[in-house]
Amino acid sequence: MKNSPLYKGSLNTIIMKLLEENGRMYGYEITQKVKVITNGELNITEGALYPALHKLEADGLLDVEVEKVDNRMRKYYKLTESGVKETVNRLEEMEEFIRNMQTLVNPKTNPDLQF
Amino acid sequence: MKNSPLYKGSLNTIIMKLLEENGRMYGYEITQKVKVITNGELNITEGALYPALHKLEADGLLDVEVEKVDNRMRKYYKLTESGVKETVNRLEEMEEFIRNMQTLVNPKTNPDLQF
DNA sequence: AGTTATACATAAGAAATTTATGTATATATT
DNA sequence: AATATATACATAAATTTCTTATGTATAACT
Repeated sequence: MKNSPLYKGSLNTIIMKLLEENGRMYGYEITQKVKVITNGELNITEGALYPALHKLEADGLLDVEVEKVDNRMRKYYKLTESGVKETVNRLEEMEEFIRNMQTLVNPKTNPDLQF
Repeated sequence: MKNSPLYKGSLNTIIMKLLEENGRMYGYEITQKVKVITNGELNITEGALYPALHKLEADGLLDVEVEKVDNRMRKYYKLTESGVKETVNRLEEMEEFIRNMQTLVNPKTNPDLQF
């Protein structure tokens, strides 16, 4: 049950995209959401997730609000203004990356004909 | 001119796919080919490439033949039998990864409708 | 003669992640 | 009641993967 090395480097983009889509989320929620979306193929570990969230916050891309729900702590994260802008760049980078990988692994597929 | 972190973890799959496609290639040739295919976006560094080739060879996935062309050394790599089999797995993994990332970054895109 | 291109190699450092461990509360199971 | 699983956070050590820097050597261009 180890994650594919292909996911290396994509964690920050995944976090930011989910926050853009859902407004605000807490860490555990992100891990569960990703598990569902990828049919259990990507399991974000806490050792990767929490340091990543802390760094995005330190970089001014995320804001955090601590709340207590059912007597358990939750840290809700949301994109800052500059986080929203940066998310656009990251998603463009992701789409360019996917196009390039498509061409590399399947050169017969013409990206212009995919939609 | 730094490579996007998204490419982390994809180098071995790229190498194996190119070898599957072209029969045999030498290291420098791989770097140039990738540069062209990605429109200069991915520049495989020698510090990443050569150790990767050596490891794939040590793992029995590649065979090597040394030749001298124009008085310069070239080390031609090709997939072994088990390398061919493993390439199939890596490409399936890559396609699954791309599907998952598509769903993550663009949930409105239905993968079943893309082709 | 000096720069760029071709062609290999490796060591040191950085980045991103896994693995392991820890704390704490709530719920389900035996 | 005790134990296991789920929820929810955190961090340190080790590992993987890559960048940066450096080295050797030949060929071609300026």
